[in-house]
Amino acid sequence: MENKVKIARIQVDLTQQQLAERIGVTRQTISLIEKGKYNPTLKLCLDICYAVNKTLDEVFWIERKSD
Amino acid sequence: MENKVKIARIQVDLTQQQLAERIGVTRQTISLIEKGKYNPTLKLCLDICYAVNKTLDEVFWIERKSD
DNA sequence: GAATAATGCAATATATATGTTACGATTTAT
DNA sequence: ATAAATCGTAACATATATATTGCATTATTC
Repeated sequence: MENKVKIARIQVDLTQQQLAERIGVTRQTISLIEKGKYNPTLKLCLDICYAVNKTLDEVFWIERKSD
Repeated sequence: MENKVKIARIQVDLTQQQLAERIGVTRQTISLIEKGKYNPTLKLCLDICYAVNKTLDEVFWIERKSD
């Protein structure tokens, strides 16, 4: 589950801890999402987007593989 | 958790059952997502987008309420 | 290079997304 | 009007997202 959370987070100059606090989630959750080891819920994706000033497509969109 | 799944699904002429089968999920899950009663995972959101030929922003983006 | 901050990660616990089954309601076709 | 298809929803079971705690590793700063 690759994504651009880490890039976006660094662009707005936030640590995992700071981002987690703003969203109301733990640092571990942010860490695992950035490492692609979690499949986050839509609400959490939206909260992340709001915090980094980007849209879902910009942070989480993945082109369909086959066809 | 409002979204445009129902509109997008009807645009590509699929029933809840057909969409569910293509995605590999149950009809109930699609129903509850359309009614805004579920907070789907990112992977499921992506699978829905692929099935209806739209992007995350087109189907699931919600403007942040209070900036 | 030592101190501190930031991050990765593992084990266990809890909350919740999703599955299963079933039935009633609504829509569509005959 | 009846039959069939589609959809809404409830109860319970299961899978998994997230929390909690703790410690190890890497980066930063002095």
